[in-house]
Amino acid sequence: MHSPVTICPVTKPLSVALFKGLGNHEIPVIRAAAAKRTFEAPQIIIRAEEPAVRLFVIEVGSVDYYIVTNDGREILLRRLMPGNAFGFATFLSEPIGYLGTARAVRKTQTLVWEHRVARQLAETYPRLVENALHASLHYIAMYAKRHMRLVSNTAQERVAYALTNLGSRSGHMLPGGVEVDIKNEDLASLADVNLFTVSRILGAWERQKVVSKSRGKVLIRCPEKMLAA
Amino acid sequence: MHSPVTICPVTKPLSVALFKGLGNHEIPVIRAAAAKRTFEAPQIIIRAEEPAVRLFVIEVGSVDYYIVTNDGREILLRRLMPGNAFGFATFLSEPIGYLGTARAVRKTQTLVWEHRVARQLAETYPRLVENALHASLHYIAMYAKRHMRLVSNTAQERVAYALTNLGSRSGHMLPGGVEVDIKNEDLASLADVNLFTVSRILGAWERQKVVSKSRGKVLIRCPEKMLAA
DNA sequence: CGGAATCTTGAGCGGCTTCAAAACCTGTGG
DNA sequence: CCACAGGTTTTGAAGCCGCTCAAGATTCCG
Repeated sequence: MHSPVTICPVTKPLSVALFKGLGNHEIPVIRAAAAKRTFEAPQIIIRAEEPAVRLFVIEVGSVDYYIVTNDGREILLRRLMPGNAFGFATFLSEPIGYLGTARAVRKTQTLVWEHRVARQLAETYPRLVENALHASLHYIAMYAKRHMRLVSNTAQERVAYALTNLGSRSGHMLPGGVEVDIKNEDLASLADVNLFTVSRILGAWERQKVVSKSRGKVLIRCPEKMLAA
Repeated sequence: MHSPVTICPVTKPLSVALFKGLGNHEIPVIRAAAAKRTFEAPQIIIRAEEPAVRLFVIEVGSVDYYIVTNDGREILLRRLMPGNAFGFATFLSEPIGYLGTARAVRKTQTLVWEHRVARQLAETYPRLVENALHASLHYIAMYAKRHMRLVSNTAQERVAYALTNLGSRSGHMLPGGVEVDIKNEDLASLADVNLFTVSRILGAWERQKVVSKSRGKVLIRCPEKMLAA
């Protein structure tokens, strides 16, 4: 469990899209209204269908947001990173259920607002709700695109997309390329492909020196060449 | 183009989810701020990527909301009905692009709010933004479920779902069952199945007296039996 | 009636999935 | 230090579902 060299400065100011457009006087007030909670992997943070009574922002760590099919398989909707929020439904006056289940991938620190608090904040700072709407629309676009890929792209293209996307959102810069911490199984779920197919695709790429694999990790060497036949 | 007997009363009060929680004093004000526009089929109302500067509510008619794949095929995201709204991004202070393209399926009357007006209304009636958030979260859930079906259900199950869903949202009650106005091609797109497969599935159902087909229409007789083998 | 749009039907195939089994890593405890 | 047990990854062989393509039948409408 050694932690690889990270190029990003350790103390970069965490950018939270949910706080966009709010000023330096307002954000601290909002943060102060939050509780802090830490989760150990693989702890479940929220469950699909449960009434949405808590809003979360990730400060450190990462969280898998997924849904479960009837036959028990998990579909990974998104791997959430620091600065991301989930539980937007908490802003609604009449609570609905969470859309998916969230699980800590590693030790994760979060800010948490209870429903009542979130409602008050929403009233005081309507921009929060606007930002939640913005994020939700963004997710709709993302899922529509993913759907599109599933219908009209090959497994290889989907894996390439999922991997490079992960790389840009959570990759470590290393001399040889960008390294991503992900298991084949999770990558498969993100790319809507099965486990074995991912293994074969990564295997082919490794032979062409496009990536290097090790357990739970992929080092991306030449993202461009992934789609070359 | 005869119009079939509709059981629903002609003058049922149009329920608009976007106006939920707003009072009888407020809704007329909001409506009064809108322009009215009518579109003839198959007119394009908004285009994907265009900056979202107009919010629409359908009063009469119906609208297909879809995205287009790289290879030019349309993926029908939703057939919108009276009371439904689209163009929520108009509420945002910094406009983003529309997520998809909207096309009138038949002659369609709409209410329209321009960006500036929508922004003012959002400030005066924050509930509007909350409702837009609610609807967006609902869409996310819908697309997640659709994605799930695509990954883990058969073509037949998906067509069954798409057809019954259409039936409940836009079906006409007839003595023999519920009739849906939809072309095979559109049903195929909604169910994420190809044209020919839909034809075969409907053909099989017709032989089992589960549905009756005619051009551009499907009469659903026994929704339960659709999934029987 | 003719032409365009819609729908049907068949044959063939191919990309993934499924299933089974083996190889491989990694941390643990003796 | 080694061996073992767990999770993870690989590989092969087989099969199938739904797609593609081509052609024809049907319906609708001017």
